[in-house]
Amino acid sequence: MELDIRVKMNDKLFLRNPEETVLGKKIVKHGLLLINKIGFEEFTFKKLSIEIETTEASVYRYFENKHKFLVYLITWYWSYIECKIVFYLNNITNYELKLKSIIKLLIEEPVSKNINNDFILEKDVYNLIMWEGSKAYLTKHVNKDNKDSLFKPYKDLCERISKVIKEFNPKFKYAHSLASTMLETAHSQKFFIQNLPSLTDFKKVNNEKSMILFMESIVFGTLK
Amino acid sequence: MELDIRVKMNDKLFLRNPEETVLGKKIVKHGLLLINKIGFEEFTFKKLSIEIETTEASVYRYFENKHKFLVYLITWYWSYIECKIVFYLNNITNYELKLKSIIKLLIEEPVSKNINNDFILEKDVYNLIMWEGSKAYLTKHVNKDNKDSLFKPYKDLCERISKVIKEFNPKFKYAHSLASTMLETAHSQKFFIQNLPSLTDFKKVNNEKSMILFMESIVFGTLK
DNA sequence: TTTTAATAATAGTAATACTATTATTAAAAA
DNA sequence: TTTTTAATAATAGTATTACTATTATTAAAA
Repeated sequence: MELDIRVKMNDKLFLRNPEETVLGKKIVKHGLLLINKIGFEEFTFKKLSIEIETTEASVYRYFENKHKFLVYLITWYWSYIECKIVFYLNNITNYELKLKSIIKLLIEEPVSKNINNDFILEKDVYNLIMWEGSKAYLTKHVNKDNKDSLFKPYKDLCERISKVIKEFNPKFKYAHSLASTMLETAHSQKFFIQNLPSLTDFKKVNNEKSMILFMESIVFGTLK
Repeated sequence: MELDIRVKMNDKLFLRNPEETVLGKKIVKHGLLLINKIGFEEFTFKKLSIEIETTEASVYRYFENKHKFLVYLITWYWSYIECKIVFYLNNITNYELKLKSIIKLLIEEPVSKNINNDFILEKDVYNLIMWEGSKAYLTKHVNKDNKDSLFKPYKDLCERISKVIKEFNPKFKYAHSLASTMLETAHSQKFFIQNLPSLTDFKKVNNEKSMILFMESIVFGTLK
């Protein structure tokens, strides 16, 4: 099944909405691919402009700097995951099942087919989150960015998960922290599996079932 | 009580051992302070050299680049924490108490007095870990760095914690993942408290008791 | 005393992260 | 239809960054 999700982006993230023009979409699409290819530190607007045969200045007309561009992509992912959670939990009434579904959605890697947008591929953003996700907020200007509501999608996602946690166990005091731990752990463990495997107990391939079991043992162990 | 811990550093991290010279120690000491002040992205060897009244080239004689310098500092912290764990767990036989002590050591912020080294201040490295810790490995050259054993201290620390986990519950299958989750969560929650508080349930000050309770509920919930 | 070696300082470079200016094209008003 | 205005694109520039190469100075060994 494919979901056609349209995400409303915070307009402080761009100077000109990239969704509105052909060049804008090209910047987002190939920018995402290029960051995944060479890493955020090595990524520059110059390199991107060469790749898509435009000028550096043209890219700068869409995004103030590469950090804003990264936050744009990361934020898109967080909003997208929240949409997915809302959609898939819609018909579930059992709270345990709700939590289990959230865990599955956080851990299961999207298949490449799952195109939900004409210019952003789900599996590419998933990969971006794994490698560059925390760089969105690990900066000295995190407070300014936060005031500009740049991290609202992440907070909303965390809030939504923590509500399900509280429904499951209303006495648990640390629902937000557990939710953010779930989010962070899903991505960091995925990264460790691929790059620093001795920090985990999972195989490089077909690890999803055991990862889900691990996350479930944490979440339900903590809450029961 | 003060611990005088000497950490043996991986010599792939530097070109010239900074511990051996006055200038080297100055670079490490003021480099740490400067990264904490302006953030790793804004930090340059040029700025550091101005601060300590030397030349950029002199700094480059000690460290290949600023990333190696960051890994040097981060690695120092990981090794230091492992030493601390070894020391404080030495006379504890009860496995539950061992785990509780580890949690305390990971969460409790060092007091500024606690100088354990003539040029690295514990509280400063603690702060560095919170803000820049994951940038040590979130790069495209993580595999090369890993082959050079740059992350060995982190892996050793994780291994040591996972051994205690296994002693506590030999049936638990995901000891390494739980250990790395504990490490990552300690720092990410600390960061969130200071900068994105809605992702947590802790107060900005005097949060250590509740943070420890949270971490204990995760660890013992998962393992019991 | 001279040679060698280590260290320090100077000066450079290509690339990065932008900004400012000028040129071109398209749309709206006269 | 022509002119004005506005939007967009391209060019050229800048200060800073992340280095490297060369030369100068000092210290140790022969």
